[in-house]
Amino acid sequence: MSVVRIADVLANKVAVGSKVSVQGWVRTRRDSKAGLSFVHVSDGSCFNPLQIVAPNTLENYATDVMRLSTGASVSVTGTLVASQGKGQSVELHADAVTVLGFVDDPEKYPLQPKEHTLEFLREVAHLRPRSNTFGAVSRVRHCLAQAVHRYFHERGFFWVNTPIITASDCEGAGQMFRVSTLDQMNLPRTPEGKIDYSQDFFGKEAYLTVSGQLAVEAYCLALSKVYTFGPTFRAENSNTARHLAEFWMIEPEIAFAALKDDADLAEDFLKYVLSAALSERRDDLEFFASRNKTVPVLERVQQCIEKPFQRVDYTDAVKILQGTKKKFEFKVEWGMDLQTEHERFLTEQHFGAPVIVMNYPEKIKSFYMRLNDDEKTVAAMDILAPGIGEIVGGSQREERLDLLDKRMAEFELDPRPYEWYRDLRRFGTVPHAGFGLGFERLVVYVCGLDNIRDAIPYPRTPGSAAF
RNA sequence: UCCGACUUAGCUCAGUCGGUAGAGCAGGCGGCUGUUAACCGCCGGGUCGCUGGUUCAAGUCCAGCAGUCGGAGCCA
Repeated sequence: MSVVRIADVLANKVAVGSKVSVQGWVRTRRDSKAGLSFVHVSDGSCFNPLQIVAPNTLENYATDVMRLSTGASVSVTGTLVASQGKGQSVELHADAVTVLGFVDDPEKYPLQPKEHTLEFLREVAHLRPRSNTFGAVSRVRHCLAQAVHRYFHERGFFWVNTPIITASDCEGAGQMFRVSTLDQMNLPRTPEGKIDYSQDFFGKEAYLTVSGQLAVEAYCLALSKVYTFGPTFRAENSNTARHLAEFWMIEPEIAFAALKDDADLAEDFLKYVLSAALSERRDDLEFFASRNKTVPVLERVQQCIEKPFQRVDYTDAVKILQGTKKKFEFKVEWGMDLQTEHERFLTEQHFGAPVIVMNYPEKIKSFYMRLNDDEKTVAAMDILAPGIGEIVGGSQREERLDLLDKRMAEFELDPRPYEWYRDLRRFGTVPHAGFGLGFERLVVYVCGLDNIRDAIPYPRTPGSAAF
């Protein structure tokens, strides 16, 4: 007797007539006076459940089968047959239904065979993977993660695990979470009265990483093509549908490359992983498409794969924004950062497609971005996607030591903690570039979700670290 | 963090002009049926987010707090 995945059964990989077992959780039960019960069982391996037909001749029919409610766990052995009913091609005629775990109090089980709000499901994050939506999100998320690794591996990139704890506060991208083992009730002090971090675990201040980029650049300048894919932390008090305090970020870095190569890579990469989701998780994406009234989920992904991304210089984007009749809350001037309303106009209304905005003013971008020949802009690029805004941010890195020093001075950065980073320009520097992609934002885009908190199993946001 | 909205049964919601609460679903029981989030009948189920105030009387009006959601800022 072999235990089979429901995904394999429904994909007709298991021959009709064979005797098999399935294991999973009850979605619904319907009883027929014809002397049998229909039990829909899901094992999470695919979107659809398998219909179990349990005849009342089973010795535990009255005691167990009739007690089954949504959420109960079962192991069912039987014969796979062509379905007599409509709605499914095959079903499992049970010889034995073993209940592994009843739902103690069915009235208290939060998940009902009906639509729940996503807000409610967030409150039951430990049970929501059993819902249609979060089962689907989980499978799509996995599919995308696998596609990320596959894409890079097949193209000769090496996965580099940059540290999660960083003792340098020079990553420069926003508020960081402090990592400390000091007794918070009895902090050691320096003679000046400041907290004495020399007595802390690492002998200095330490934080959770906000980006692996600087660290992975060193590996890029040795292995040529590398990427990071791991947890990233931002302590910003931002309460939006697009931000998490803990999220996963993908950061490829390529040597002997310029900004155009970076943009080409980002576009090709996005199209690859979107294609993977479309072909491997069609069932889940069709579910998202069917329940989403405002976004044509499948068409959006399809178009993103098929159509070339629009590319526009920042300077031209500003001209487009200035030339439109649409009134913006923030006035558009060269030199300012694009506001959400501007990004949305460009990607959703003007281009109606993902757009790569390139060559931003140097003053509004990070110190490590490469200064262009005009000396006013840097070789940066953001990819804006309809519905979510910035999904990728990248740049060619400043590989010339004198210019890097100049920009660090402009940003008033202490060069001492960056000596190792400056070394990379001192010892065999090469042009290189890379980008960062927020993994959850990708999941949001593919699934057509509204809130990034539904794209990760246990979301961490300001004031919330439940489960 | 700022602006706005919301918070009523396990879930989704209604509740008019201030007079101490209803529906659907879920649950229990019964009926019916190769059923499809089945259907029909009956039953149980409430500290109306919390604290205070106004009032003879507050789910309803006012204030504070909390939580959630939407938008903004910051960003991936």
